[in-house]
Amino acid sequence: MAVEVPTRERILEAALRAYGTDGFAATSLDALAEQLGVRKQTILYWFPSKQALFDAVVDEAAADLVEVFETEASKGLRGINQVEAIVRHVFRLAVRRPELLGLVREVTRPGSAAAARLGDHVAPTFDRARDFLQREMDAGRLRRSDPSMLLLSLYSTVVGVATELEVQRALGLSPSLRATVGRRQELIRFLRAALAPEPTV
Amino acid sequence: MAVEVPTRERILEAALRAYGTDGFAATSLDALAEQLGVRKQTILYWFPSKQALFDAVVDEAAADLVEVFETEASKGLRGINQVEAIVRHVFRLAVRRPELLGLVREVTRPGSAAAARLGDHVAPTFDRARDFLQREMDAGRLRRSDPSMLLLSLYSTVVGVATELEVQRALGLSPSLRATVGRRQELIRFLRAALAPEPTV
DNA sequence: CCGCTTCTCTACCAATTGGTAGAGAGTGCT
DNA sequence: AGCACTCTCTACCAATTGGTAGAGAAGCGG
Repeated sequence: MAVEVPTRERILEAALRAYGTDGFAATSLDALAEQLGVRKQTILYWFPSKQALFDAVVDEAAADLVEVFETEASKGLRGINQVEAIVRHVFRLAVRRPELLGLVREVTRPGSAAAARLGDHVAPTFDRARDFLQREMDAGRLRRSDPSMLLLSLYSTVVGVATELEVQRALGLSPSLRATVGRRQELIRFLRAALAPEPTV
Repeated sequence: MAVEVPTRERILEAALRAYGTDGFAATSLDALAEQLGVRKQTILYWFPSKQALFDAVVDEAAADLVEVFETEASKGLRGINQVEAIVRHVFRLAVRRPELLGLVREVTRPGSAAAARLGDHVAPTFDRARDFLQREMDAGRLRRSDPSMLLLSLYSTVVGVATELEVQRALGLSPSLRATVGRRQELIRFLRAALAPEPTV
């Protein structure tokens, strides 16, 4: 009755969660295997080495991320509304699959080889986003600034607010779903204030 | 002639750099010892276990961070100027001691026990910052919003922009010193836009 | 010179790591 | 039936891990 998920996919899913939460080095193949109810050698059958598994996980995560952005970007919203729609979806991602954004953080460690891998995947999407921002600034629908830099600020803010659970706890912000929604709204207000074009004088 | 740095301090310094860059799990005591030109057992003489060393590193990093903030906060600037001064100092930190902010990222992993440790140290500073923001909003020198949430956004943005070197590379932003200064200015513009009080109507 | 403390060393050790070799069970094709 | 292919297993292994035990050098007060 239960639809059986292929072993390979189950491994990828568990690895993504583990690497995104505890980190690559802190997750042993044995631990991963036990968690899956499978022997380590089964993992090594599907993926020739731990590194290969990590690469596959990064590829999968990149595909998921790109899909979210491209889907949302294809709706053709304008100005701040487009930004807001993306932020909403990143938050949804952070709530439903926190390990995905955690993996991004893991990968973007200085000197990480996997960073280049992820970068290759998301570069076209980044470019699209930058072009979008540039266009909207030219059209006067967003405050003018350096699009690359703005993108980096947006990325840092959104991913940070969505994932820095421990920092949030330290700040006395409960990480509940309700509170997260509240934070999202507050962040969107923050971004609106930063991005809204200055009133024409 | 050369002023000899005590072994304990040298260990702490190297460990901070390694843990902040490569992560705790990825740094073995042997690797650390080799890098110091010392045997692993020397490390274990000064710190009873790897975990104890990590705790000490976190304590030291927390003290350094708090000092930067408190020093800067004691100058009594107001409104956005105080925010800008802090941002400048965090960037200086990111350039001079990138491993320090890297360690913060490492520590704020979900479920990390060290997060509580760091949290205890910086909580008073966080509280001071929150009070400051609240006061400045009440005085009309900052746009009104939730101070905790604003603090989280600020933290995420600044630490993210200052540390996400790989993301910057992917975005085509060179991580040179010059470029970093440029990014800092652009970020400050972004924050000014977000935080400046709305013109009284 | 002696004994005490401080510090770094050599010599080990048990557990865990990623990885290899190959047996064997199940399925489907001929 | 027989064969090939797919998949997971048991059995190992060498290297690395964090950690213990204790020797020995160096300095110091008596």
